[in-house]
Amino acid sequence: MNGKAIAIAGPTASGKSALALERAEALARDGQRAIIVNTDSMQVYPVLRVLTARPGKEDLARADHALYGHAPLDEPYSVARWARDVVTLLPEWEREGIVPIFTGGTGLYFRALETGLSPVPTIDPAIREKVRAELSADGPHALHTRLAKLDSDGAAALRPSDGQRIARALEVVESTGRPLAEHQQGDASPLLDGWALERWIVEPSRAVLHDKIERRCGQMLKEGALTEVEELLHLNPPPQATVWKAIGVPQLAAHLRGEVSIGEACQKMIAATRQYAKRQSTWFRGQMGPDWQRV
RNA sequence: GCCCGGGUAGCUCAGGGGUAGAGCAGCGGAUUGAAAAUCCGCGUGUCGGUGGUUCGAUUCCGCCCCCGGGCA
Repeated sequence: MNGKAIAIAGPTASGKSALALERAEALARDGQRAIIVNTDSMQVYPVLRVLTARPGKEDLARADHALYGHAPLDEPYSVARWARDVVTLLPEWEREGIVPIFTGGTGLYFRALETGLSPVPTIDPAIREKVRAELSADGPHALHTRLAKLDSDGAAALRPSDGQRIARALEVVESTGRPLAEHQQGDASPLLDGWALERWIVEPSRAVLHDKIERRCGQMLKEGALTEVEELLHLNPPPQATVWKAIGVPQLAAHLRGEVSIGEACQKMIAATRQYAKRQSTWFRGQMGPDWQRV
């Protein structure tokens, strides 16, 4: 047994961060050090603090935090990167007896935490770029047809419209010469091997969530979300950078370009957030087993 | 008050004598290196109300109500 860890998963605006802070402070009162570890794919970037609901000064003062805003904008981040980041920090937590509190809403990251990722060699960046360029130029169906020639089982398992997964399968088989499924037969080892993991899912009813999402949107605008998007536009990271996909960025950018009113942008942003929350809930329901306690 | 136009799904609207259909919203699902991503599935309805014509009315006719616009 290496140590104790806590995982708190929850959809956007569920109040999971507040719960994590409470847990961290409760542990501190018992003389135990804790650290809140980001388990969300969008809060890793150093921009959009408000729009991605990354912990602010007050939160950071209340507890130690890790893996927030630490990823360079112009390098591709991913679940694999995140997993590596966690692995590099684990020995220190173990040595110091620190309790990591994994907090976030990205189901895939929690899966990596629990069951690990299959070992797949690093993809040649040139091949990755070529495949993605093909995807945007020719569309998913053309890519699917090409994948079928190199990895017929992989192609059969994917919908011809699922561009992102087709591109992934294609870059793997082109870069390594073996289909993705073969790599995935390799053993995945849980990141938290040997740790005692307490698992929580914070999930308010959909109605409560919708209400909170709606109110939070106006709050974000008050706190400067629009300025953050302006700053991002000035920084101008590469077009394929993931931050461009953060909820609120396309909507508020459209407003800054004068295409829609701020009210419209806000409504679109709220709808996108609700849709995201629903996808998160679906993941938590379908992918996270009975080990996870619902609160 | 009169004359037009409209009242159909949560919203915007299409349709038309055999109890309705699109987009958006919503709901359900999938999910192994972009995952706040990517993809799949599902119309959720007193067709404003009420009488009439008709085998049958959401559709046609009368009256009433409501919302626009115009004339007074």
